[in-house]
Amino acid sequence: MNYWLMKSEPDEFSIDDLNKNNITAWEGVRNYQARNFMRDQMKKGDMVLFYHSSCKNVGIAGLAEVVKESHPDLTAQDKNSPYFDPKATVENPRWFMVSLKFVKKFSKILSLKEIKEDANLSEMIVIKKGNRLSITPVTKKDFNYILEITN
DNA sequence: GCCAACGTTGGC
DNA sequence: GCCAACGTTGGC
Repeated sequence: MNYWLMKSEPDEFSIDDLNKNNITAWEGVRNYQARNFMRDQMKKGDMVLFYHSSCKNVGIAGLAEVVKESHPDLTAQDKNSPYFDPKATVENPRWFMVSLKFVKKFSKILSLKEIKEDANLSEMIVIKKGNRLSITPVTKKDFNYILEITN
């Protein structure tokens, strides 16, 4: 099993929205590295740290689980979608997504500040300078540690 | 809103 | 294939 961190702007889509939907297709990723993680490495049952970015309270808000592996992100072929990409076609969809299921919301957000200050989490990609990737792998050790301290 | 850091595009 | 120009991300 693999572990991941996925960013979302809560104004657009928050952990509460995920809870409401229960299952959500992760549309709109338009970055090759992030796409490749979804397309090539994400497996059913993988666990996801759900991260709130670009907001008042930045940090990990809860947990999700991959329930459907990579499939074409058809919003890329929809002219009316904000995620439209003229280079995406039926033959070559170009962009892919997975589907996530809500698992839990942390009682309190594990803030970016707390992550940065915790020596145990110093290897997390999300705190590396200049990192902008919306999907990053997380080690089992870091994942389990975060579960412990957010319990 | 600022701006550093990064990714993408496209002319050559 | 280089790289300048441009666009986006995301913390602050």
